Amino acid sequence: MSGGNEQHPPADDTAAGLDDQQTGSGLQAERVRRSAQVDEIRASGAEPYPYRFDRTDSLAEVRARHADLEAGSETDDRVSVAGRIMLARDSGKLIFLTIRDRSDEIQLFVSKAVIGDEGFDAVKSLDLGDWVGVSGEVMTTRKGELSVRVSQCQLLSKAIRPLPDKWHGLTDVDTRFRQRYADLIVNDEARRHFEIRHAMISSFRRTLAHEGFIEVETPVLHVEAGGAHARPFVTHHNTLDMQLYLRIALELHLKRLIVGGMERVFEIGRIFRNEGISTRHNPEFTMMELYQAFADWTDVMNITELLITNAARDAIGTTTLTIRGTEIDLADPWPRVRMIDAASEAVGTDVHPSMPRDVLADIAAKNGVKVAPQWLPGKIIEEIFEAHCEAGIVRPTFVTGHPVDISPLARVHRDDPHLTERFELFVDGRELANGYSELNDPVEQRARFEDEQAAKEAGDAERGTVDEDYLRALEYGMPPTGGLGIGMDRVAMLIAGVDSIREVVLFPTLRPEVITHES
RNA sequence: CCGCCUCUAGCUCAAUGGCAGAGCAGUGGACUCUUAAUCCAUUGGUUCUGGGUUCGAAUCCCAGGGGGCGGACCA
Repeated sequence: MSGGNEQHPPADDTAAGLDDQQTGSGLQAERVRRSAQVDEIRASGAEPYPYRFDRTDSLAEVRARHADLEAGSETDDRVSVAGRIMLARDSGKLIFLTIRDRSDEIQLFVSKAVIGDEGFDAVKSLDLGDWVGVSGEVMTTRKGELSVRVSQCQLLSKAIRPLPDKWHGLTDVDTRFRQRYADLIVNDEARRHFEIRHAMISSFRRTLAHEGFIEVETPVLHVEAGGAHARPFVTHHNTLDMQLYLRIALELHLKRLIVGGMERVFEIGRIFRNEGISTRHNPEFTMMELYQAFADWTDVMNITELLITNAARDAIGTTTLTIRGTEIDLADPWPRVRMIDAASEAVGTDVHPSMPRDVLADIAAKNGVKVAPQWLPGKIIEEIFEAHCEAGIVRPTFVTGHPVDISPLARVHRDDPHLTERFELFVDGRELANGYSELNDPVEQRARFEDEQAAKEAGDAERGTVDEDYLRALEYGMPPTGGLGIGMDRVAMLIAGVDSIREVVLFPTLRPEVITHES
């Protein structure tokens, strides 16, 4: 198909093999053609993959500097800019290229009279997707399009594989997630989601720094996977010849630091839970946890509102969101409702963890909630809440006062021995955050751990164990402390306005793909 | 793990039992002000895989695979 290919056959290809490639699918023919072009460029003494390029301005900087340039203007502002070729319009001895860098897009005005015959031919042979660096003066066309009049053009990287559809982008979600690089090239919306995610996380860091928190890093490899109820990933350390777990929470290490006197700490880190994958769950996800000495759960609720409201303002410039057709303003106070009250309302009769287990199990069963025999009263109430209340919560709402038996690290409520000073934040039916007044009594903590371990030994794989080192830390004395965990991916979903966690995780967990050199 | 939906050219999509097509991308040609440029011509197919029904299957059936949604699971 391409004459150039005959001049530069790949060294180990037979003529028959070459024919196969050329008469094969469009993709293979295209890769062969572009690879041949790389050979031609090298043969001409040029470099298809040079080491660096001196750029004077980002495209946004050029655009900002000449925002008011009238149609048909010329300037003596000579710039060197770089980007990927996204569009090309060839009108004979004049070629218009649209290039894009991370900041913006701009048009390149390539005139044969300016760049010369040789340079013009080189530009003509460029493909969509190639990276180029150009130098020239800033100008506007007769129609007013800001452009760079190219006097020099250098190929920075030759693309061998064609871009997806220039107008429709990629729509196949599998391809979008497997080939995120291609998704990011062609889908503006995908890029926007990750810009929002970045802005949100840096907003969190700013708010926390302003509130006097310091950022720390704690181990990912745990001897015991504690701090939450979840099944862990298991791994093995060869030299120590021991089983290790990937962390399922940040909590227990961070609270050790409160014992150590650090007073206000936070960590933004990846945690791993060996559970199902859904629009709300990815096996690895990002959690922010903070712990504040001398504070309790009410302080932590306040900082939760502050963090998320600031993040929305910083990431999208507003605190107003539309969720399932309802407009809500994050700046409005967030309602607080006790879990037992919500559950009671849902089933039409009062429930409380002080009630006999059998009575609660009965109420649950009558309301379509399956009850496992080992569940304690609090667990049954939580299940009623999850089955009947959770999905209906749209606006940000603190659900408070979780029963003691489902909250092994939270402090007992000062007004009710069956409840804890704990809250979870729900928005749009999803749990976004979880916090409490931290249990700091080492004797009570040991008893709670022992209950957990008993439940685990009775067959509940997600329950915890007795963490002796953590108990030893508590014995040194942990000040009164408020703690918080926020699911960062879900906050990003909320602020970006998307329904799938995969839209805010760059490389979501997928089944492995069979990929070959030819595909 | 269960239910429903889906898989056609590199990309976006048609073809509902009767010759596998279009747009974009690519290739060749025209054009010095285009804007998803336009115009002329043109290459490109394991219709996810395997089996079955049928004179005939992208289309119907069965099995398998990938993916999506929902459920289950999941503080």
